[in-house]
Amino acid sequence: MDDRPITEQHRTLGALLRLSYESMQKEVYGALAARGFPEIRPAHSAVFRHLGPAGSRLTTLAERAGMTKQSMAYLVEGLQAAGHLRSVPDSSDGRARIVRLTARGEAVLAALLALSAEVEARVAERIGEKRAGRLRRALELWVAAIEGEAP
Amino acid sequence: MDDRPITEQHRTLGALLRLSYESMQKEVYGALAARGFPEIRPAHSAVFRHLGPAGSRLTTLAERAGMTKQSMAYLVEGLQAAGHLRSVPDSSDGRARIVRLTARGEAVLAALLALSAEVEARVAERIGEKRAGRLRRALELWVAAIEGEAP
DNA sequence: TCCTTTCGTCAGATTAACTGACTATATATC
DNA sequence: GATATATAGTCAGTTAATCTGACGAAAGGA
Repeated sequence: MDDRPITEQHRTLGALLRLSYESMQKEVYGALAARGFPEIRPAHSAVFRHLGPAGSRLTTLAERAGMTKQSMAYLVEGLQAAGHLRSVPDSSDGRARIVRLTARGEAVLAALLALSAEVEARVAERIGEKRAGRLRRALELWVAAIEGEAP
Repeated sequence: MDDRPITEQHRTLGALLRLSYESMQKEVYGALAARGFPEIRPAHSAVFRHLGPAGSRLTTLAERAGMTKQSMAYLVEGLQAAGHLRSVPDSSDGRARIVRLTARGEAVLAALLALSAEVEARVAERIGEKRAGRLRRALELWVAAIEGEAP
């Protein structure tokens, strides 16, 4: 077929980010499934990323993750049903509940962080230690600029 | 509240990629809406990215985008209804149709490429020309490695 | 000609988000 | 202290973007 895509050599920065992000996600969640947590999906990271060490309220989680309470409740519900979270009443506020990690949930968080570091190390192997370091620092700068604009 | 997230200083590479990718996407599709194409959503890029200049078959598009024919058909349907695509019978195969861009579709593709370049230039302003160049090259290397592994 | 593969569609399910409306509890104001 | 307003979480319903399975029609090979 002589029907090559139009955007053949035109790889936008967005496309590069998407491809690398998706590959990383695939590796991390694939490995997590292999380690015994096949029920954890990428969307769940919104919960793990934003939970405080002593647990957090649903509303707080939703706010941090930039999503609605309802959407966060849906994610928490799934993780709770799978035994990664438990939720206890907030003694200081009768309306609220505190969501916190179970032991199994702690294991998932630890595995997620470990696997991310592993994948990052594998990237460094592939493109070079130095370049990988600069890649990370460039992204950190960029993200800081984004967060400075829209806090 | 002394309930900061666990992953506070632990920004994984995946998180950095996600944040920058999402910010870029938001800028590009926001600007695209402002330019008169509010109906174009990020998922549609799977179509624009993979269409050949003379149009392509649905099956080809799906294969290139790494999704099912049904999913691609759903995206194409929306773009067709909005007048960005038309589909004509494939003269060489009675089962197939060729999907191609209308003038309006060409305008969207051009705008997408232009806006991506604009955002990339804005990133260079924020983090420095040199660093942005290295960022792009590091990502290109990484993506090449990914594609070398799983072709 | 007959068998198998391929192209696209129909039908239905799932995931991950959304909006709007609501209850119960807290907090602030008079 | 009574009343008004704000906040925490839930219920119900919707949408977008994927998936799987089953299928009819056309093409291609033996």
